[in-house]
Amino acid sequence: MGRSPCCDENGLKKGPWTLEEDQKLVKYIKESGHGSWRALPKLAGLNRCGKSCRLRWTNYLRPDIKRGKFSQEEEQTILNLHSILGNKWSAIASHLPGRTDNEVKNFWNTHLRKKLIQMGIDPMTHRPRIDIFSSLPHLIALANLKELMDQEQPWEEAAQMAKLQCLQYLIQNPPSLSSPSNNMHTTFTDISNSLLSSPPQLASVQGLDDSNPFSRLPDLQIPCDYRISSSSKDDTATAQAQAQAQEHAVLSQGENTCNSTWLPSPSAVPSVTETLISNLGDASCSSNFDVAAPSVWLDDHQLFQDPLFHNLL
DNA sequence: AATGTCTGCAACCGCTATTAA
DNA sequence: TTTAATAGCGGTTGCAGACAT
Repeated sequence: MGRSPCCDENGLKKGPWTLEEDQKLVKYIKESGHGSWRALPKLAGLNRCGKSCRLRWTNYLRPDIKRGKFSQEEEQTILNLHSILGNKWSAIASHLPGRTDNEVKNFWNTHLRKKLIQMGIDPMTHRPRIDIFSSLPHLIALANLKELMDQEQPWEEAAQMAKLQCLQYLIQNPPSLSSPSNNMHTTFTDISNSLLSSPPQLASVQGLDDSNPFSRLPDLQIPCDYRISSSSKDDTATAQAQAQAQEHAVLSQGENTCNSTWLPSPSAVPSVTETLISNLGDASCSSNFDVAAPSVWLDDHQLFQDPLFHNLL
């Protein structure tokens, strides 16, 4: 294995790039393309190593790079992909047009990782930290949770994260694979109990392309009306509930709408826990894997007031 | 105003993978 | 097949600016 020579060894410049250096690099690449990065610095009149030039171009100067704050949607995408891919920054960045792996990595390390830790969620596994369940730290976490519940904004974020957590669980444990004949009777207690044990790894599911996490989405296809019919034995009532649900979904999803999915209405589902499962199930059906979907109408306070959900935490 | 601490991010380091001779 | 050059990736560092004391 060969290694590119260190800049130090050649007396080449290191550290922050000046405006003049940037201009030289951009001008040269625009006129001649980068070609060989090793040869580029000399040709462009730069006292830098090729590697430094390449990084400066790919991480900062490329014209298609998107600067500025990450949107809520981008944040959700990163969280979701990280829960599946781990620290594969390049793979994650490829789903965020205009963002570089370096930028995604920095954003994760400076914002998202801390955010998850504050919520008592392990940033590597995206699951509640088991160690806080058995002793004093657990009580501290609950105290923090209560504090979160008293504040409007952090509260919403906490609820979003918790739901994302559940969504991830369902991705890893699709009902059609784990309990093919018993989808309708899956309870929230089952999910919370299972969340506390080790989830199966992606590789353990047969017939799926593990290099592509989205390849398993077809296995998550669940008829959207099964949750509705589970809450009503009457066909007419079911039909009404469906219509109501679709109406509600249109009203509530707003600009984050994922056109291929809709959510059941609150009146059609008897309990918050069933509602959560329904939401997550529908969100999982989304062909675009739109993680914004599960957050639409479920009332966050209801979710956290549910004792079963507290068991999960 | 001065100093110390924290935070965010650009850039570097060192490794592996890929390519070409 | 071997070897060196190059590209790509993830982890880490260092610095500048923001913020706190």
